[in-house]
Amino acid sequence: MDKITNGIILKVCKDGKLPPVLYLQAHQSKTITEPNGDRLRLMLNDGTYMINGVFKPNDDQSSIEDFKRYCILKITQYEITPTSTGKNFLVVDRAEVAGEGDKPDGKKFENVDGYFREHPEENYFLEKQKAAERNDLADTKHHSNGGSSNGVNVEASHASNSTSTPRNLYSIDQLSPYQNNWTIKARVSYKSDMRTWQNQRGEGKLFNVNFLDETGEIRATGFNAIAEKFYDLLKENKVYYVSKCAMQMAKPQFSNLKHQYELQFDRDTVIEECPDDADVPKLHFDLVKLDQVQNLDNGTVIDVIGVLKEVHEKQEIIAKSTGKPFDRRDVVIVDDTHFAVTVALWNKHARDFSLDVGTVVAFKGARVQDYGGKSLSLIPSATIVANPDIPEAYKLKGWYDSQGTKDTFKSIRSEGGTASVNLNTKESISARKTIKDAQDSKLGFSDKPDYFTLKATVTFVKTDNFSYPACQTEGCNRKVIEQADGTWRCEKCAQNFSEPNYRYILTISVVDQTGQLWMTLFDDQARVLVGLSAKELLKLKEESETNNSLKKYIQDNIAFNEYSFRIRARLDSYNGIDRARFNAVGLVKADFGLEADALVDELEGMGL
DNA sequence: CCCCCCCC
Repeated sequence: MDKITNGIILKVCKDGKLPPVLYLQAHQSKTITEPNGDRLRLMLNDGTYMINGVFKPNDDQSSIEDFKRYCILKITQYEITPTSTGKNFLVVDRAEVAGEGDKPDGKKFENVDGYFREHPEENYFLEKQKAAERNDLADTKHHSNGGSSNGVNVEASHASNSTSTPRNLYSIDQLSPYQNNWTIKARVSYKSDMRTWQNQRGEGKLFNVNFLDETGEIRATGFNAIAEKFYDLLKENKVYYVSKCAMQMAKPQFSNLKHQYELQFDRDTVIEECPDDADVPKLHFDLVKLDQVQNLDNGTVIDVIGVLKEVHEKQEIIAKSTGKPFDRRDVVIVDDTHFAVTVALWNKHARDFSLDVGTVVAFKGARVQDYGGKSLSLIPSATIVANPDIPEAYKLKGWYDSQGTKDTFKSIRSEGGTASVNLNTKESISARKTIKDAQDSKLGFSDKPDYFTLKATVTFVKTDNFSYPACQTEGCNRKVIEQADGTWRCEKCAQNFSEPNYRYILTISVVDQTGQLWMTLFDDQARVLVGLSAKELLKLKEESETNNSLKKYIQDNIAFNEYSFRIRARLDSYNGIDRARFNAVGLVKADFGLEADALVDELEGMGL
């Protein structure tokens, strides 16, 4: 309940800025059965105001799981549309239940519809619709006047012979599946190469472009024959009229743009070049200051700008997954928040990078990643712009020249950089997650492993099966099989050994103040936890049959000790059930002096 | 219908 910002509904309707996440309570709901899934009509409140809501099944989400009346919804994809009848709708595209809410118990909420009936001019979305209508009228007028040298270029539309109807000019931020018969006038701010793909579903070719106008940016994709049709026509930095595209939900993990939707060219799509392009901007960044990067979730794609502080050599790396070589180059940027952030560049971006230290550079499309502190990694459709013509760039240049060269910067990567994460630092402590955090944010459910740090107490050590006989060859670790002659054979190394090298696969249970978790420790980590080799513990287990020494050892040396764990969470799909599996990849006993120091820092940071 | 950007 405390996540709900009181009065947020009215605020959002007024200023038009949609926060990435909205928490609201659904205090009324009604399911309307429809052939392609149940539509959910909602009344959503923020404690003071309420708004009509609707959730329709979409490509991304077919239902809101565990939905109950009075629940708190965490809404991550949505838009607000006023209707002609004076209602405002919050159209929910992606949401999950964040908790059970309390019954309002007679508390009445004020419907924003009522408020905006009194103050229609304060409704951002209503004003925007009106502006769009005015735009349409203006557009029609140009046609009847037989053309105009600025604004909509009528000549172009006649010349192409493809549009006899007036253009319905929309701004990019207005585009949604609820609009049809729109045309945008936009600049191609990015164009990919033509790419091919092969997978189980088939093969083909495609390319992407980003379209930009003064209100926003949207991605568009063309496939196969359609891609061929438009690939040469669309050129980076040129301005076009674009209409009649298919529209679908954007997937934020693949896009560097903020737009909720993306376009897909189809047979009906009309694209015409527009020579009159001075009024359409060339660049758009949604910049995040560098001090904020450390607070962002893994996988978030952002734009950043900074001054180049370090440019590292390009290096060739062999991908573990595919065995293919690729190029990587790390650079470090700083800004006036006094933070330094590492940005990883790949392949062409890495090879072509030729900017000098001290240059102001913007990266559009950098993914937040977490390995020994946060850093950024450019996505394939990223763009790098040196000295962009935007106020932030001039401000940064001024700051850097006057004092930035002398300043010191806080790195958001932990000391040692690529070395294993040091778990006993204040930075590591402040970046910890709880077991509940890890579960709530579904760590270990994506296609890539997630890493996080946890402080927890060992409550159980599984002793029935904690080791396996492994190959003696350094780095092999394969299981060996006992032969009839008493030797142990490794199939991989094609070698027999007189004795196996016993290695741990140790399962333990830990708890923190929020929950319980099973995790697995491989040999290196288990040795740290147990203080004995797997072979030594096996021996203890044997002896234990007479004197209970194993149980006693665990009680005295392991149970109820508190550790900082570095956890790798990976998806495990078995029998169609997805679950997260947790491996401890590092651990260290909690240092209570340091824990206390970190708590003091946190208290001071609260300004009490 | 892609969605790969990899490493420690």
